[in-house]
Amino acid sequence: MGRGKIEIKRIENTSNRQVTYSKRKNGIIKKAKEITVLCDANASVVISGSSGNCSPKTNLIDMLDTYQRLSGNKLWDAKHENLQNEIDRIRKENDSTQIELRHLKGEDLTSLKYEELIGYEEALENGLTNIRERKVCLF
Amino acid sequence: MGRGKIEIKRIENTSNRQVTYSKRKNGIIKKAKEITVLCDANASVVISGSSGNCSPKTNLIDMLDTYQRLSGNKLWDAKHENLQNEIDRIRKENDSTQIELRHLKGEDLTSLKYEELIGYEEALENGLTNIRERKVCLF
DNA sequence: AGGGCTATGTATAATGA
DNA sequence: TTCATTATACATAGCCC
Repeated sequence: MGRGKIEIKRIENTSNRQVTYSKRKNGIIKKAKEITVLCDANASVVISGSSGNCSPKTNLIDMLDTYQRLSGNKLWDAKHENLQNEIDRIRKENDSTQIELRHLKGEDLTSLKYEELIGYEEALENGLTNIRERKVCLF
Repeated sequence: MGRGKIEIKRIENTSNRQVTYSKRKNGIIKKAKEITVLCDANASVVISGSSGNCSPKTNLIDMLDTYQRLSGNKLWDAKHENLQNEIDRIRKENDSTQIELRHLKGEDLTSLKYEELIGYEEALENGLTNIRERKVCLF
């Protein structure tokens, strides 16, 4: 490449190696940005040289999430997985609470059986009784 | 590049975009491998296209550890923190839904003001009306 | 180190099968 | 579609600051 062809093996001369590292790193990052724009893709490049220099990354976390989801590879350790499970659990709990709430408000009733309707009716009557008693107290 | 110059913006034609994605992805991965060998560096490229295709990575975790150590950026901790924040957010949401639900059931009313009681009373009456209408349909 | 400069090797856009 | 092919644009090795 350039003024002379090189073969792909470790560049022994330290300063040449560092110069090449720097140039090629920029090249790769540029290409990554390009494919991101051109192809509507996510691209993350993480390069760390022996010099300790390394490329920054903006949205790496999101990218890695996507990567995991698509590839099925697990990058995070058990702790993260537990947190994720906890999130899923709470979300589910939240959903069912929301549904119950909507039913009590008289929404989305078509999926309910007659017995369930009776249950909600009783709950509502109880609630109404309690609320009215409380109103009297405050009045 | 190639037969004609292109400007770096989203390729609208889908098949062209996919072809370009595939070619450039390979190009980037090749470059990454080269810099690894030439410069004694670690390089990891994670690319995911809208097609759901994504580049495999062998030692990504090790790489990311190195990256974190060298850059001082905390990927794992940041991820951890994000998940924890998400959990807190959902928990809070869940709590308020639960409280509303208890109020509708006529529980924990002592903290409510008169106006709030009126609001719940109306909601309950509406709910009851809807439930009873629905019961008639199913009967 | 880091930036500019070519000559040259590569990557790749367009094309065709 | 996914492959070859090929002309062209781009990246970069070796220099010089």
